[in-house]
Amino acid sequence: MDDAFKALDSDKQRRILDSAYKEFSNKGYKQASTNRIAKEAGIGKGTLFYYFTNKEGLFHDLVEEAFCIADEFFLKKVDFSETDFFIRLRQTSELKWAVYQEHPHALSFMARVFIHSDEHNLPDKLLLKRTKAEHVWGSLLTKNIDFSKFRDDIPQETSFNFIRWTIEGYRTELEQRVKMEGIEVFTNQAFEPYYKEFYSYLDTLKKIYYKPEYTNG
Amino acid sequence: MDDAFKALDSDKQRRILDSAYKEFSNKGYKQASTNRIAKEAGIGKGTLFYYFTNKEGLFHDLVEEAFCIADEFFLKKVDFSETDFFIRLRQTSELKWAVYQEHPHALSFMARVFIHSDEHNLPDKLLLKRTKAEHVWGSLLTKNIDFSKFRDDIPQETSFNFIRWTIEGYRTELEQRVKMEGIEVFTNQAFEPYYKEFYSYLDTLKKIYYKPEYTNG
DNA sequence: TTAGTTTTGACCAGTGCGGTCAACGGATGT
DNA sequence: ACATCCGTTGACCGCACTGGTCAAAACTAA
Repeated sequence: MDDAFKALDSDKQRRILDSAYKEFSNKGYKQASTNRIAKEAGIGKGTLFYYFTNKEGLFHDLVEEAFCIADEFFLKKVDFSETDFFIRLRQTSELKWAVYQEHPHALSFMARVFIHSDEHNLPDKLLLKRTKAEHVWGSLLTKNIDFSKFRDDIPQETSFNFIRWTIEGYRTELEQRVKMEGIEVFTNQAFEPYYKEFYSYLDTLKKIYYKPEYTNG
Repeated sequence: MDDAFKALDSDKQRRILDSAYKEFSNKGYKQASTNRIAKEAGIGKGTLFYYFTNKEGLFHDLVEEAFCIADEFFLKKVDFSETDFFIRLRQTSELKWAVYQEHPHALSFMARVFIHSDEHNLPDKLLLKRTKAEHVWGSLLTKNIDFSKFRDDIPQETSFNFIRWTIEGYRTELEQRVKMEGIEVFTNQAFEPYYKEFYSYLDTLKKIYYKPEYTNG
């Protein structure tokens, strides 16, 4: 990331970074094309290499920024003093949604870096970051959670996994639905019906996996 | 698929077809490489094009065979007279597993053809097949099922979706776990512990989503 | 006008693709 | 021994696209 780049209008910066996030998270490191990134960002190919040293450098800078975004706008805002699982789940979902609205591809970019880390040899420094982040993200829904509210006749770990998988399946299906409807930009308003559905699902899950005495609380 | 191909030892046929299934389902149509298919199958590149007219023809033949396999070894064997949801789920899972053992990549190839059908323009004839198949596969867990056994305080459709998503999430996680352990070939024996876990999960799901009076039956 | 900076796309070498084909080797019949 | 045939091969072709370069053009400011 050249100094020249930082001196740009922040609009142009975002256009370029978002284009790159999108390309990398859709295609992976190797299949991502700097040509497409430049075209999508609406700049010449030469300009891209004027701002960034090369493809690898661009990727590196993206990782840096993505970690910053995740830290600043997500991780730091999670309220770990809340011990109720479903409130925590709801809060983290809302935070993720907020991040998504401002940086639509940064989080999925991070996820891709984590999952397919083998396809791009991360330098050791980033590997450390990755391991650390994996731990933090893994504890989002477990740290300081009061699992005693979960019903006794199912192992807590099983309940936890079932909920995780249900939510993830719902998220995937919702992604499909949204892609079908061809909605591109999400205002808070356009997303309201989806949120209603999501909250209703959360209530159902609570009814299923919490002890009866916690269900109507 | 040339006549010459059909005249080969069935071992060689399988080696080639399986290699192609694997490549297409891992990489998709466009990214799949005939070079790699030939190399993995242990034959020269020229030989591949001696048996099949071209890449598209090979793909077409694979689709044909995959549909046949799915019909013959899976769909025809499903017992639709069984009305219990979890017995049906268990039966279809076991059938899929049996198919997987003989044709490890045929089913995932089919899934990929369905999901990413846009990335390869299917001819109309196949599109029809696809639509038909989509309907049949979609009804695997619904046709002639006695949904009255599901608990009343949760909409049946919600219960159904939650179970689907849970199973799918478990399947994905299991795939990851297996990939990590580096297991390549699965004997029935090597898979036994996984099956035990799976069945225990099914029981748990039954306890959750069935009315209490059906839980211990 | 001039000097300096930003931006561009034609261009380069390299890679991998789908597909071809002259040549090779082994079996068979004479 | 020779000729014929057929399954098989990998070097080879044209092509598409890649990451990266650079002289020239466009723009800005003095």
